[in-house]
Amino acid sequence: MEFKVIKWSNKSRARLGVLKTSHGEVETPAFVPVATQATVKTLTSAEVEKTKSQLLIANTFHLHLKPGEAIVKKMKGLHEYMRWKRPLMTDSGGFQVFSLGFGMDTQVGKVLKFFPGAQTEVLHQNAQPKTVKILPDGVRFRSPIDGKELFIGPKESIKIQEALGADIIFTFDECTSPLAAYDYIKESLKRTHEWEKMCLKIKKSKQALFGIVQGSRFRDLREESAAYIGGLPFDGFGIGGDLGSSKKTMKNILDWTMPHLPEEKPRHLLGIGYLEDMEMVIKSGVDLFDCIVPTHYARRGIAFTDTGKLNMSKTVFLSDKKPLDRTCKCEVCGSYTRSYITHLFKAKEITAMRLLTTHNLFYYNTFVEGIREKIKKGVL
RNA sequence: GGGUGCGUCGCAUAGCGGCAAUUGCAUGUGGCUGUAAACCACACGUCCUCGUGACUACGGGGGUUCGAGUCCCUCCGCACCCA
Repeated sequence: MEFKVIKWSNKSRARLGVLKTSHGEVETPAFVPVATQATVKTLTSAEVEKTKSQLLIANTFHLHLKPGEAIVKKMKGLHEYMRWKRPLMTDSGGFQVFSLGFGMDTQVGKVLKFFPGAQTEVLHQNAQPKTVKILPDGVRFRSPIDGKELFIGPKESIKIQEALGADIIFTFDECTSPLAAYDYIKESLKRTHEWEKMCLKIKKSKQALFGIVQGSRFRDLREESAAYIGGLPFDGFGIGGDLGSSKKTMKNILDWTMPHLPEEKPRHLLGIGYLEDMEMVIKSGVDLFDCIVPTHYARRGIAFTDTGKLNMSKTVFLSDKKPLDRTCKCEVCGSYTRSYITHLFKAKEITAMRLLTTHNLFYYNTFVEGIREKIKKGVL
């Protein structure tokens, strides 16, 4: 993998770049659709390509469980298996430490919704989630499919990711909970750093390896992590973990982190992507970011449009002749009325989800394209 | 004409003397940020000062009972069987 910055903004930390891999190039900043189980849910890879998606991220934990990396390898690797010709990344399984651990226990996501009186500093130094156990050299998981125990640490994650064969892979980290207190994060960070160093040491393939910065919402820990991870010979960097409870904290975290990361290497913000945050995130110096929102919300009936989010399962749209978005150039907006899509949702037809997934991805990618255009013109 | 069974929220269901009354669907509202997620939560008789509040409710009418959706009588409607 090779990353080249084409233009540096003089108004912000934003940059325009090209990421070259043996499976083609990615114009950055770019949105990365999530293909957890080697598929962008409801669509074929050919269909995803038509949404202007350039790069997808699949998941180590889930593909290890099903079908298993040995099968994927035998089937000539992830690209061939899912028939996606363009670049691919795999996430390490580090997010599952959180999502199947404290995330599941507390029903809280990685961005905390602030509500007055809420208990936030509840996880201290030696806290353990109910169903996963975090150990010094990895994590003992319980499979959400059949409850079977499995162990994934840095070595296991890298071996799995090498077998899967994506262009870019991530270090195994612990994505921390926004409910964790300082002492917990401090200890977790030490452990995560050890794991990441191990990933670097153990990797034999030519895949690009991205190190992940953690440190939660604490300035000193974020800076420490960024400096430490940024100083290691990774090919790029992920910014992960919990991002506090407001837009402001997210911006702060990015501002604390970026100065410590080598400028010539790509930065990937893990799991963030509300449309309203995109400009801020890119202005902070992020080149890549993945998020389940456009695809996940699509299956819940939410369409992203210039006039905001529309919940297409609402009855009002049954008598709406307009396309989802007036200016959108996607094939869904070119062919179908809101009425039809709402009808399909109410009739529980899978095509409803397919159409919204197609539109949302196209819309997101067009949105980021617009931001790239702004950087090119020097207005951002 | 005779017999049997059945009528409970928009639809479908539970209920066998303590009931504003079960469950599913539908409907409505909200949530979802490196996917545990075609999911989850809440509401769904009316009214209000929003409460272990008031009122009206299980086809209609009457009765038994401290108390009836539940038991009895009768009427209406529906279904099936026999003539």
